[in-house]
Amino acid sequence: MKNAEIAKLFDRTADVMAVLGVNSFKILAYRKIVRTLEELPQDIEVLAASKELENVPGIGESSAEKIREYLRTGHISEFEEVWKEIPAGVMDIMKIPSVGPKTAALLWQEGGITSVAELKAKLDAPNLAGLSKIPTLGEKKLQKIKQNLAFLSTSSGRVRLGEAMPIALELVEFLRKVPGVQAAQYCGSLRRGKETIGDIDIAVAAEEKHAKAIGKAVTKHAQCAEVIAEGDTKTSIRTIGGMQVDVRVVPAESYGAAVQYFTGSKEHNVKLRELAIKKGYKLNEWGLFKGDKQVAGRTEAEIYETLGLACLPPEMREDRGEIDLAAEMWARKPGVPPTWETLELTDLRGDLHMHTVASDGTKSIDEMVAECKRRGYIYCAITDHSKSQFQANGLKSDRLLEHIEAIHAVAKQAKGILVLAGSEVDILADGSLDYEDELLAKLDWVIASPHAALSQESDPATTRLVKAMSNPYVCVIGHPTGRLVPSRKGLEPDMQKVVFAAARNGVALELNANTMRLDLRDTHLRMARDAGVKVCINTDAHSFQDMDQMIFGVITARRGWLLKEHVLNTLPVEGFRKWMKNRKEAAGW
DNA sequence: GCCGTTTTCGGCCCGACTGTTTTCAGTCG
Repeated sequence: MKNAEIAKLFDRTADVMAVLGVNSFKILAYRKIVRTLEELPQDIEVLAASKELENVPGIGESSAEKIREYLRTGHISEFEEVWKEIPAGVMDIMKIPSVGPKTAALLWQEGGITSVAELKAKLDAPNLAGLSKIPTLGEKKLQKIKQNLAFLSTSSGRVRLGEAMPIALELVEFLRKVPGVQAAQYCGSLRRGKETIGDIDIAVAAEEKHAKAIGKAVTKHAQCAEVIAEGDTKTSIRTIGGMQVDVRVVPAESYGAAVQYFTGSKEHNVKLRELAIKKGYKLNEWGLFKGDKQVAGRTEAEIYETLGLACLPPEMREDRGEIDLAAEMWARKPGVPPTWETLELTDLRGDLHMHTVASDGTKSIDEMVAECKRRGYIYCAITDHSKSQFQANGLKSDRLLEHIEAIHAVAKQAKGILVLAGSEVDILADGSLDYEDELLAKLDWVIASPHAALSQESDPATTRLVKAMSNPYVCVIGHPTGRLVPSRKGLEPDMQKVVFAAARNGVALELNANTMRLDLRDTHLRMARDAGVKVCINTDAHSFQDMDQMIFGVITARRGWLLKEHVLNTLPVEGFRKWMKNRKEAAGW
């Protein structure tokens, strides 16, 4: 798929045009295309082959032609002309926080700086090498740039969902105890459950007279390493771990509006504002207004409902059609759910991907099963690694046979929980499995997962996964792309083909809940849902703590618009048994 | 550059904070 690389070209061009001072709406249009391309589940090449490309929202005639030029020639000549107008290093300067296009242009044109290294040298030089003589570039601004530059070199940018969540929870808990605080809620991409988080936004309800003291309290918290901004209602800090946290204090009558506004996404909010304007309202973080009169804002639901929309969970607010859905729900259209029964953690009845000391886990079969019971699960599967995973102590055939016996022995003793003898079998590079069929037939539950050859091309990756699903013993494909957030891309198969093959074979696809993986990802889950493929949310636990990751699977499932009915392991025992029976019969198991 | 249940032309979301400014531009979310 060339979606991502084309997105990068538009992004770079938008950056260059911003420095050049091109019409900002043109830049905005390009930014929208970047985001569209990054999230587009279909292959851009397939779309470009037909008139469908022009039907993608945000892509018009002119951009479609540029995309086709790139697919034809590997270049977009007009973009390359634009890039020539600015030294490449100037673009890197813009990556420094507090340096936008205007400042970058100033540093380049007035200061003669064309790279981050040159900028750093001048900032370190005596008297800032005269940079502060440039109009509108004062000493304070330059010091700030210097600080941010130092920060940039030590931080890695966005952090995983699972890393940001504990910090946010700690600060929210803290804030709820600060005098005058009536309510506090983390918002932003964290509340939407994105796989990586740039910074933490927290909305606080309190009377105006307390606002300053609440902001002050945040700057005194043990997590605070640096105060970035401190205003009347807004306080920004950097934590000791390097995360930026923005805290906004609003009165209770605006709290819902603030929570809605800071939860975003930005694109969702833009759509919502446009809708508000169309209906004669004005929407901002203080509330929904008709003229000067506030008509909603105490709660989020109030705002959506006044605009004639159902209030959907934050995870869906990505401008991927949820506003149309919300309008249809409000209008009680036939074929549209009357209420959105959001998937909850308590809907999950079992964990079907777990490791023990037999391979690379840290607990015994007994202990894992007992922990599952403690968590209220009514079924589970023990799925240790297969033989190719020798570094993870994968089981050779003879050991697997013994392991199956051992699991069945535990299963017999276990009360109130169905225990399946399973395996996480490697899908080898060519799509064949790591165990013979005769051995697979002895298992109750087979996950087939790719672990090696994760950088193979798209076409063989597609063939690999589709072939694995044609094996009659495979119940589910584990972490289908093998990606790691944020470091490893993993496989990039034609996901539409993979999903159709899963539907054809009655195989489930895993949503691996570990925040290192979150695989399948949100857009892929949506495809699975639309194709009627069951999704299995598993933690891939190697320890008890790993099982806590289930919530992140649930959150990611919500981002893919999954409801309880789309998730295999929400079924009661009988329903789950029936699904397995159907799968086995269909496959001639 | 994109788009249309007021429009094929004329719009395109909105506010807080900072810094460099005597009234506002730039950046960020």
